[in-house]
Amino acid sequence: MSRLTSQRQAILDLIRSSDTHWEAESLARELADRGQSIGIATVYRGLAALEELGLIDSIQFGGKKRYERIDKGHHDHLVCTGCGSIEEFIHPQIERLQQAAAEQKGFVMTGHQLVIYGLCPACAAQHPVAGG
Amino acid sequence: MSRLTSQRQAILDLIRSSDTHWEAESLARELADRGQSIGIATVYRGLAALEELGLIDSIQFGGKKRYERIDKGHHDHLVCTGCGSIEEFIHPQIERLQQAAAEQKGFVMTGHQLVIYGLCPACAAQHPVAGG
DNA sequence: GTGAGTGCAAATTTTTTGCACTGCG
DNA sequence: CGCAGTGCAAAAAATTTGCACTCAC
Repeated sequence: MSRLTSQRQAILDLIRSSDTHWEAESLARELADRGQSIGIATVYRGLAALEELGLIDSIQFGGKKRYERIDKGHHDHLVCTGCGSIEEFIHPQIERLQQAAAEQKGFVMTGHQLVIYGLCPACAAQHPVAGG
Repeated sequence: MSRLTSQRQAILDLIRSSDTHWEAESLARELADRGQSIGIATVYRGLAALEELGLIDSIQFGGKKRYERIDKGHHDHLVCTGCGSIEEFIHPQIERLQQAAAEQKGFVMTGHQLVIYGLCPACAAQHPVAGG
């Protein structure tokens, strides 16, 4: 059905070789910098195909879709609203409770997206809470 | 600072009088239907202003921003991928654990967004799991 | 009369699509 | 050969911005 062409292989290699949460555009730019220039439409189609194949993961927040390695296993994201840095975390109990919350409403849970916004340690130090 | 103009009052009234998760466009259409036609840019600016003032709430998923009443208190969302219906739920324990997860990484949590995807009871009945 | 708000249309941003072309199987 | 994939550019969708104008204080 889907072919793993050289372009898609390049996209996959780049994603697999980094811990970055790639957006289509920056991924295309990085590939271009490496001499593997790929049309932006092909990048979008390639990312969708790779996700469909279960080879990469995606998260959406801040109005943009981002892709990352899938071999890190499931995790959620902690986004710093100060500097934009992204931390990952996994909280098994939250996972379980989400299942429970869905079931409580009679839903069959198929997925979820949890993004916690806040200030990372560095930014929190620069933005002291009122009174500091 | 921000003025609560007649346009913004109309937006606020509409949101407060319903349990809908409004998108800018459908809200503008509904207002137009009621004879209160407001420019789409004004709707966007008004929604942003009302959110800033803490008068309405927003959630973002599916690439779109949605606005809803704030007086329902905090809650998260359960979105049916079959029919698009949205259920709300609140799970105090999940809230608490999110705080804990953020703290574990040294973050000061300022907000979060949790969307659980799944099939609502009606859609689940129509999409029996393999084996059914 | 000043500044925030409005409305239109144009611009932006992210993503998708049409279409002719290419290349693997 | 045939069809999925590619690349370009145009289209689409959601949102923002420029600009002249208006209105409330």
